[in-house]
Amino acid sequence: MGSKLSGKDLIKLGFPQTNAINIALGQIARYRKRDKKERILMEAKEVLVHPEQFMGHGTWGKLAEGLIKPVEVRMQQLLAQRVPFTIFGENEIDEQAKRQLYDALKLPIAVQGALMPDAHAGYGLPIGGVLATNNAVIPYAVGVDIGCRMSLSVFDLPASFMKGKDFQLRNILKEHTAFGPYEVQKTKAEHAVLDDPRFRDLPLLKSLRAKAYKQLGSSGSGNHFVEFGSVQLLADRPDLQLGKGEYLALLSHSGSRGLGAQVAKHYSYLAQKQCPLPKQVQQLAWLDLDTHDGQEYWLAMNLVADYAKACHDDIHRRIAKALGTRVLANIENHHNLAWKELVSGEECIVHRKGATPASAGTLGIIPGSMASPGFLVEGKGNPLSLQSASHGAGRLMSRGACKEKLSRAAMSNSLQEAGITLIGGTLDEAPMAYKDIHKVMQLQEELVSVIGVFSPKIVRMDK
DNA sequence: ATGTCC
Repeated sequence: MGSKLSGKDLIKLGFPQTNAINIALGQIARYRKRDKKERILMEAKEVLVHPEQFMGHGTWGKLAEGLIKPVEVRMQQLLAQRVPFTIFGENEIDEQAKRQLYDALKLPIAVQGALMPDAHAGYGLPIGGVLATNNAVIPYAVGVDIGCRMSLSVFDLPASFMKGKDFQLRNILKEHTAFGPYEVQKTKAEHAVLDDPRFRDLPLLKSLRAKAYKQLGSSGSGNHFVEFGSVQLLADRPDLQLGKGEYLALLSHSGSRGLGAQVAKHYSYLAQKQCPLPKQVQQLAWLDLDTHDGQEYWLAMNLVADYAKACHDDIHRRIAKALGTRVLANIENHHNLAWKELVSGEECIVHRKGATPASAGTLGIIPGSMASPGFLVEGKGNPLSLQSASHGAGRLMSRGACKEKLSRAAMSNSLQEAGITLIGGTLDEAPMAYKDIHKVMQLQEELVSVIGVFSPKIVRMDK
């Protein structure tokens, strides 16, 4: 039996002793644990002789890059001036969130930024932050829950369908959704996303595929939910083939579960290792898109985004089937992701971390709280927000403050007053913990127009 | 957000 693969083994083969090679070795040792050392070293020898043939390779690409064009690791300096930015609803946003944006605006890769009216402090970029960069992606400006998104299905049933069916609808939610860190859908679902070649080609994704399969169609915890309610369309929508009126609808909010969390963790680690920054902005470390890791993050991030969509689609499919009806229209959007978009005519990487894409004519959903309406919106394409809007009402009380100041009884009262049935839910998510969504919508009238209103009725959350 | 340490 061969001993554990070490850096010395590669040096003996003739690999140079560099930072890039060390990081690459760490990755290989991690994903080829089951392989014999001799086998790995034989492959490594090939890479050493013909590195160009291994560029972009899942396992050996980083090592090949380390030989041909290693990532330059050097302390990055912040700019003296911030790049342009706009804050929407400045008076409603805490100072820490603003400071975090100001820091991000001084990154040498920054192009333009914005803060949405629901912004609050987070890791790296604040939640509700939008940042355009030049050919670089910041894992912590996408967020830990990569691909977190909204999905709204309008059913072929009137809103009045809910009358007197509280018990039946509650059971459908309990039966066909899965919440919390461990709960999964009872019956397995197949989905094309699991056959995606990226799950095979990237060693990290390969190692996470089994878990992704298990968690498909689950919702997770925190502020995630699946809820029945009525949606009121304010005008005829030929684009959705829907007439003005009220319909039964299902609204869901969730992300990419363990898959996205692991991907975020992995590439944040690599970014911070290879992109040293002043301490207060270290979490804003980026990956150059012309590097192996940058390319790989982009592939992984987009696969994870597709997976998050697949989770919503699975939930909606199950519930439509349980209701015995069909979906007339679906509106959906990611709100934790990065996109390649034109900013003042130049292609940039636009990170939206808790922000709804709002280019002209793009539809999206901005939820309120469990007891207040969510809004179907159409983007106005405002360049000042980098074509974005808020992703919700935003927190008014911290999670700690909720535990201290709120009670389960007070929450139940407010839910009863609003006529909401809640399954699960914690004090963190109490209606009083959130800002007034109507006010937040007012603060972004230049960003989106409202085309419909969703009123929650039966809400399921974790716990 | 996440079996809450790469």
